Amino acid sequence: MIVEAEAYLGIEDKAAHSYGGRRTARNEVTYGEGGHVYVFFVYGMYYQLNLVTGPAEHAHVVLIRAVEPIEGIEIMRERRGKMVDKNLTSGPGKLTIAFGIDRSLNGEDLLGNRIWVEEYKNFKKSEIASGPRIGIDYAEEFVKEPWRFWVKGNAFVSKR
DNA sequence: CAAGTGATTAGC
DNA sequence: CTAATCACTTGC
Repeated sequence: MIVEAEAYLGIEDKAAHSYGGRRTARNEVTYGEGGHVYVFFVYGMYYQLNLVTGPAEHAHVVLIRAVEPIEGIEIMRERRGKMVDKNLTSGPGKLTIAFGIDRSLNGEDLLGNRIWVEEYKNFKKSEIASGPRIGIDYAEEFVKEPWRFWVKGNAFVSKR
């Protein structure tokens, strides 16, 4: 269950890889149709899972920052090593390890059978909080935009 | 709290 | 070609 996410607004957002229409081999899939996966590698160690959401050429994506394990916890424990359950998926780099996500999923169709999103639970607006995004200190006037959203009080929301 | 890690990018 | 940066995590 997705419990934390951030929006990146394509070419108009200084925090986004596609700011100003920047188009590289890495971010190419974000310019495609929504409903596909964008996976990239950061800090020499971690993959990040994003969902492309907009029409083609808009490069809008949602970064999945944290999830709460519902199924497959045993496999997640194996992949994460000796780690308390609370830390299995409580961050964008952690959850890709727990899910076994790597660059082979970049560009994958969310309607296929390798990775997909299902409706699981409808939260009320009052159960969702929002605030500034994390790790984008370079984004100048966009640093404070409240485009990070999380489930209030959920134990798997990433800490900072 | 700071090192670690290497792909990716921009800049020459 | 080379140097700097980075949508983070872990163990000190």
